[in-house]
Amino acid sequence: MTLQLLARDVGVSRATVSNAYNHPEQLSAALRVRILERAAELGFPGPNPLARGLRRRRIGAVGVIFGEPLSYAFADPAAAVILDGLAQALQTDRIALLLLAAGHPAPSETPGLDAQKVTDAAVDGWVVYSTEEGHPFVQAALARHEPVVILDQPSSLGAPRVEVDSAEGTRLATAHLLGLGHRDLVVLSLPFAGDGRSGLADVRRQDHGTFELTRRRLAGARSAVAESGSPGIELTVVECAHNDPASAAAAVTPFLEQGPGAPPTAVVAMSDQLAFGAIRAARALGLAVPGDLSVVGFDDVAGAAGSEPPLTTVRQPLEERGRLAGTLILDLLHERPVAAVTTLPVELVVRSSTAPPKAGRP
Amino acid sequence: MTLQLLARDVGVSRATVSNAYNHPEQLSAALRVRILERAAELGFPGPNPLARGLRRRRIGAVGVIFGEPLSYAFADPAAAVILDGLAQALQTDRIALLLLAAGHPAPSETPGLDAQKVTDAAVDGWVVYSTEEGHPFVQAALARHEPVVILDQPSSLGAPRVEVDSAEGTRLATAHLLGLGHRDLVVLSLPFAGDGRSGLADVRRQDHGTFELTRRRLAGARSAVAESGSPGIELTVVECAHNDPASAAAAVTPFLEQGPGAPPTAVVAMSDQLAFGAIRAARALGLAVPGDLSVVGFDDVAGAAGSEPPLTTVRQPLEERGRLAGTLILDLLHERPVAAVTTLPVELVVRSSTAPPKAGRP
DNA sequence: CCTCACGACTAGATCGATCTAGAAAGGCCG
DNA sequence: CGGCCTTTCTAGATCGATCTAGTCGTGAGG
Repeated sequence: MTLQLLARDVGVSRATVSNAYNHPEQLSAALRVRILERAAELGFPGPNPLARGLRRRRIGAVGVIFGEPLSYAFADPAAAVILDGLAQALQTDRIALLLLAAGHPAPSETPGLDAQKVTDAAVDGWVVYSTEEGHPFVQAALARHEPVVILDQPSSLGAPRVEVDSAEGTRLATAHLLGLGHRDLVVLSLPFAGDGRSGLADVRRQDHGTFELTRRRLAGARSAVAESGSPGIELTVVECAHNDPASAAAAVTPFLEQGPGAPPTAVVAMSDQLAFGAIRAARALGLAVPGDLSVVGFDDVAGAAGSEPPLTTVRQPLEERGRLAGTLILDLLHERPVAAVTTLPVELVVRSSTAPPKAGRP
Repeated sequence: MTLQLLARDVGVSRATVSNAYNHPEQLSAALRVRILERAAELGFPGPNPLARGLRRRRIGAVGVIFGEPLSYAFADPAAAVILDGLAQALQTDRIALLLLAAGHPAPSETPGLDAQKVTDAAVDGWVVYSTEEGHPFVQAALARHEPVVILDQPSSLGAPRVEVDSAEGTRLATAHLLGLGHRDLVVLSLPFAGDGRSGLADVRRQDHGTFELTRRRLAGARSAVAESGSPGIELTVVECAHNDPASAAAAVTPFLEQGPGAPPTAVVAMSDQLAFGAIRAARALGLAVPGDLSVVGFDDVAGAAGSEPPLTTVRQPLEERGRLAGTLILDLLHERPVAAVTTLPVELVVRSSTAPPKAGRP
């Protein structure tokens, strides 16, 4: 069934049938009803989306690029909330989301073949979800000369970007712990690069990673230390391979028993998921939270307030962030001017996973 | 930039440029290189996906229909895992996923307008993700006469379906609790219908809900009770408005202190998320799990083994389920024969959230 | 020397709509 | 009654590719 056949059947022109669907005011109500009724009878599901999209130069979909497999990306509930915000904003123009995620690491898959998915996708624009610098997906998206909005990173691309004030967030978290009297801190870090490494990150890795967000959050923690003015504060940076509790627990465990210097009394985690992992690891070692170990998270996901203990964390407006990315894409599609960078505020939410350290040291 | 312009620029025909991209064996290697190089210079990103899709009658995307907003759908990590499995399977044909979710309830949005998103989506087929019977999205998808695969429900549509053996799962879970000596059970239920109601579900609602999966899981619990042969076993059915811990905790709390009869000693939850909510609610009331209350989940999501206490639950092969749905769609797209229903097995995983009840009652 | 096969490339139809410009029919006014 | 609007509908071009059925050389075989 095509619009053409329906037109012939009803005895009108193609244009009139098209108008019945798209410009009701262009034909008499009676004829329109007749056309739509006959369409229903013949099982015509409406104008072919591809033909329409080709002609209109708009298909009603925006691609979302994830630099990692979906199960990793959604291991953090924050991703779902952001996506929901995005969908809400795009809803107004009835635009759908096309998910494009990197495949699971497999020798059979060449990167070039991978980026082809981006090149061949039927979308009007792109949202890049916090992706490693230089990822082939992002290159391919930019090559299409379509609107692109970047969530968080990478920042080097000249495309409009929505970010959260990362440095300020970890600065607040770290300052909170320093204020409580902690001196030996572990920074439980998101990946610095997408190579799956975890454990102690040396300075070289800290400063040259491909995940900019991680670098910024670390910088925030460092600045809190610098501002405190106290000498001899230890900041042990422990990297997790993935943003999930299991990765975090595995990575942090060796450092909880005995850090390189004194055992740490507090953990600054770069996400709530990592914080949950740290708490789980502490429990497994018989350490009480916050009695023996204080933990601060980042995000304030839905589960943070109800966890055991309720998590002290840095709140960022997740849903708002997705919505903002959506309106930005909409603005770009309608060729309205947009801001190059929008930075959303953060806020420290103090709950019960932080407390002063048990025994003060000199 | 179009293929046409590139062809003119290089001095060959449209067809040859097309062949350079799609049929390398149809032209000399030298010419092909020349064409692709010139394309890169001119910033031609490759053949327009919509034009290609129109001609080929295939766009390389499958729509995934969610009957609720994305943030609800992804509140359960199981959704992400299933989606990942689906993406993996479709990866082999380089097919992407288009997410279509119902909007957040708002008076401004009419259902008819909503289904239009399905009618107008550029996809080759559909996966219906565990959706309420008679949802307008599903109707619209069927009207397109394209391949449809259904996950779990609804079953009344004649489309191929992948389901998990729900009744067997809750039967195992309930039998496990009965075997431990529990006699007063709460069934913590997924929604029976999409109307957001929660609390005690009467028999009328239990039997006539629009969510078939819920009915089947309840039937499994009932059959375990029937098989046990013991008289006087209480089965209190408490419905949650949404599949998330907060909903579950709120719904179950009033029944933990004092059920309609004796206070319950065990909870059969229809998902791990609901089980987590029950555990949280029990804690808030000062009840120990499993000391005062045993809890069984369903799904065995990633967090179930590491939760506090490790959750006894019914394992279903989540990723496998997504993958299977994917291969089914692929089979339909290639017009290979497929099974009408595939039922995947479940398995009871006993961990530490269940124990015999404290005080035996006559 | 003629035919035939083969490799390399192309003309033109086609996919299924939308859109612009304009035609036919009917109503209103002077 | 003729001219001028409106309303209602249509012809034909267009969107940007792919695909079928060729054409045109060129070298091998008889």
